[in-house]
Amino acid sequence: MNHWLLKSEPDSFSIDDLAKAPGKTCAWDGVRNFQARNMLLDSIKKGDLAFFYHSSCAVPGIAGIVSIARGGYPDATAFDPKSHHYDPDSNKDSPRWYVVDVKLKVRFKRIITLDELRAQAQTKLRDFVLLRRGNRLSVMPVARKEWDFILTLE
DNA sequence: GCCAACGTTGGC
DNA sequence: GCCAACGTTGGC
Repeated sequence: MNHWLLKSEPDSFSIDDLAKAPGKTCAWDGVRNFQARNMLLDSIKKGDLAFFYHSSCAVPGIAGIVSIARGGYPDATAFDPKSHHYDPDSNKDSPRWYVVDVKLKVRFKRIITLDELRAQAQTKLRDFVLLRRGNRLSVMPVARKEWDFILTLE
């Protein structure tokens, strides 16, 4: 089992939105970056765990934990001309973009803030992808030791 | 294959 | 809203 971090802008889709979804499960759609897509398609498996990260908001940070309920399958929003995530270069015969289904597992009582994570950038989280300069990936791997350490911050 | 232009991300 | 950093596109 592997560990991941998934970014979402809470103004668009927050951990509370996931909590309200049927079965607390949603497709993680709208990823439009090839590196992130490749992880959704090839690397992230049913049963893996991921941090739900809130980005581009007042208090960026980790809001909770989701489990992967279904592995990679085509992102239907790419086929929908009315969707903000529509991509005319993707079609059902040859999908360009993929989603996984996520199910809410733990909603933290408070956000583990980016500031708190960054405070460990020289020690426990030296190699954490999220803290790398200029990082913009919306899907990224989390090492087991990083995962375990971050859980101690909650 | 190079690289300038452009668009997006995301913290501040 | 700003802007640094980065990804993607497209002309050559």
